[in-house]
Amino acid sequence: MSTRRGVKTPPSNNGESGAELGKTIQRLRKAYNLSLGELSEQSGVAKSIISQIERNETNPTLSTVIRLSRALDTTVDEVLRGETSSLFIEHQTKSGIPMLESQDGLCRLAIVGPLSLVDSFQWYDFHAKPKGVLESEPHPQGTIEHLYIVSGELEITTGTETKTGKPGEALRYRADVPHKIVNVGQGEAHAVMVLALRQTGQGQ
Amino acid sequence: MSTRRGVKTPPSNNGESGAELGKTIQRLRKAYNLSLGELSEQSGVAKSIISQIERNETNPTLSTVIRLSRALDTTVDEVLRGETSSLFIEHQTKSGIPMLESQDGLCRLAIVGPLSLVDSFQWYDFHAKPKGVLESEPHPQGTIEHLYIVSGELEITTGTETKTGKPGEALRYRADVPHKIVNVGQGEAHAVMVLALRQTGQGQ
DNA sequence: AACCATCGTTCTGTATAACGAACGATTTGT
DNA sequence: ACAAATCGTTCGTTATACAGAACGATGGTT
Repeated sequence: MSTRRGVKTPPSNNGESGAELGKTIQRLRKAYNLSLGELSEQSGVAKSIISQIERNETNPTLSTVIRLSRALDTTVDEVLRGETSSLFIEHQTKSGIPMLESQDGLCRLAIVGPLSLVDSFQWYDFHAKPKGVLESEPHPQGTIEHLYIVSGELEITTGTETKTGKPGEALRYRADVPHKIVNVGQGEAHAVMVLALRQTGQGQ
Repeated sequence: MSTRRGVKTPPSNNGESGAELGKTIQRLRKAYNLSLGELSEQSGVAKSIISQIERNETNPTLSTVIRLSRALDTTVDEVLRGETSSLFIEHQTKSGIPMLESQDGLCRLAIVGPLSLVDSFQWYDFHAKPKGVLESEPHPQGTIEHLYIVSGELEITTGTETKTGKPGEALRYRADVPHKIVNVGQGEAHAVMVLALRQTGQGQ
């Protein structure tokens, strides 16, 4: 029985409530496109610990959780709740995956702006490999999507209209109808996307 | 005596934010008229530990804090908060900057997003030649500025804090104080800037 | 191919958080 | 008054959270 060794540490699940904590941390980390090393650097927590936390193999100290929450621009409660979800539900892709990855796996949306400010706008870093397609369901009424193309060539289709944008160009279009973004260029495309949600209340 | 460290362990303060945690726990416990033993029984945490936590002599694990928070009928965040938010400088200036060029003429801010949405956020395409400096007056209270660096190397100074960002990195900082952006790299720098204005209305 | 960087995981040693028991200091009861 | 209970703190021990190094796997370069 060797109690020592890094035995699996059975389901030493902290039981309590942090059950989802590991998954949440990992999801947030990936949403920000951070590696374990980077998050380690930003948070001051050893990457080995972060790895264990994400796999629920340890019962972290409060200060560790605080440092991680800070680096991930959120609060401890939010991390505990595991429900950073409200944000993603609104902006679901066809697959509805919170990770914001397109079905073909060629497009990736990473959150750039902080999650806490989400109610007025959302800001994403958009990467798409060649032929990558990102299809989106309509966003809430009045939402306008802005796509600022950093590199590559993207084609936007909204409703019946199709436009192609090149680096340095900014496309703006209604996002309250189904729309699609296709990387029609040779290489990977990179863009910054800003979703502006309509302020309800202000008349047109 | 062997330096068993059991001694005072004075500044073993976790530093960061849990600073007030001990006092808060104790205040709550007393508010409920609980003794250490009683709270221990209700929470499942050894009373010796609670004692140490209240005196900030230990850095509790998350599960411990959760158990205590539960027994005290509150949330982890609330316990952590303890302190009030604090300093929000009352400062307001005209922020309706439609288009900008820095004094040295080396930086250029071009509006990418539409002006009509200005009340919720502003979105700029930022170019700076080497050594270019962009100094900004404080924006309205609560404003947060986001700088997504596409190329080059930029240094942000806000208040007394200075950070340097490289391509692919996103910097976020309060913009309701004077701040400065400097292109410290060799070549031209390019970034996307998003100014997020605080949605007033909801206090706190 | 071989090389180099970086990814996430797994090791090893050390510091310490946790528990339960024992402790002096108060308070309570009779 | 003394005794019994209970308060909060401190002691002794065990389990483990933590940091850093080492590790194989993977991806990008020359």
